[in-house]
Amino acid sequence: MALEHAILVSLLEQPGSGYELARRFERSIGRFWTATHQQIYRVLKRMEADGWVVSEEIGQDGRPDKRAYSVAATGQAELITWLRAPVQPEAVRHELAVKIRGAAFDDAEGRAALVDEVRRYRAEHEATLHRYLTGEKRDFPAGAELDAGQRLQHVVLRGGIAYERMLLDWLDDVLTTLREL
Amino acid sequence: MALEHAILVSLLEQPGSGYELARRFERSIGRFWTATHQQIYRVLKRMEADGWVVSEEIGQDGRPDKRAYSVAATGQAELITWLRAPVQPEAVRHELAVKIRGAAFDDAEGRAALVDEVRRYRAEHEATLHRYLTGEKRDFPAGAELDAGQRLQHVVLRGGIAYERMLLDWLDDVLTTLREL
DNA sequence: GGTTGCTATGCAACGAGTTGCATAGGAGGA
DNA sequence: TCCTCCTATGCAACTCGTTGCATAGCAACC
Repeated sequence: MALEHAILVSLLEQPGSGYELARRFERSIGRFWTATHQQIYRVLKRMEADGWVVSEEIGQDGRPDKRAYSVAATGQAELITWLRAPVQPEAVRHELAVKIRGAAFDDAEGRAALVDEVRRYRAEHEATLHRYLTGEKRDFPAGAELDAGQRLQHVVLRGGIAYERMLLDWLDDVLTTLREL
Repeated sequence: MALEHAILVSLLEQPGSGYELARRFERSIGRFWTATHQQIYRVLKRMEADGWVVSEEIGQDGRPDKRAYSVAATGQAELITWLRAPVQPEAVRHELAVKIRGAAFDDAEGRAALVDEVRRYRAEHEATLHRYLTGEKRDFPAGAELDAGQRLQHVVLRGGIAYERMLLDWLDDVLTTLREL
């Protein structure tokens, strides 16, 4: 039950509609918490029923109307309670690692297919790292004055960058290992 | 629908009962795929109904009977099909990152609580890294002759080690950032 | 004029995962 | 003797997350 809290953080950083939230979850927030628009709309309704957020219908011209959400006092209090609670152990789900160990039970053809797949996966993550680095240059230029919120966003982004770099190095290790099999 | 495949890999590496699988998922396999015993028992039943695995009741003395599972030909064929399919993009869920960004909306007391929590989290992962390194020394001593399966297990373990090291470095970065706020 | 794509919201059905509880025999310690 | 822990399996209820589909207006392109 933490999607609620990710939404609260995002709405506190910047109020917005379900649609806008869904796009943020494809980008910035999505780096550490994923959600589809269906999930977001459903949870927003529940959060409004619980008094965590309030919404306002906003008419737009040239576009469909939207419902803009912002965080209510109850929601902020709930967020603070949650922030101070211990971090739950996370559920790891690393499909590629399963496939690598599974490769022991496939033949040379299957292992060749896995090499191709690891290469494709690596290229994707190389692109991700590139996007992170571009975003970092844009949003956190060296020497800029940053407020607390921005510095926290930056350290989370640095975590994403460190993860991607570690992953790329490991994927090289995997490719070498598969080739030497 | 990938728990099935993680179970197939685990049973191919070593046949065993639901209980034994659950313990492996707490240790080795659990590094990259988590599952509870309830999930495992349920899925094993479905897999047997689908003919992916076969089981045999084994009477034990001094202990309850157990049902030992092993992979059937259909299951191995299914695994190979899955191995050769593209890796699905994984659902990221990093609660700590949400809390760090959320800290912008808490006060000094809340941020102090977060520092404590990050320290605790860091200590946990330091212990995890230690376990991995101990396991590596035990299972993959330098200079040993390893077969394909073992080399693949080793490269996955190296991934876990690289992840934990990256995480510890990043957590230090987080602590410094929080302190300088 | 028709197709495609974007903004914007939503329902319904299903599958995956979690939580709480239940059973049951044996081992080991206070 | 009672309590706790470990092995071993399982049901039921619930929540979370995914997938497919639907609607609807406007913009841009061919």
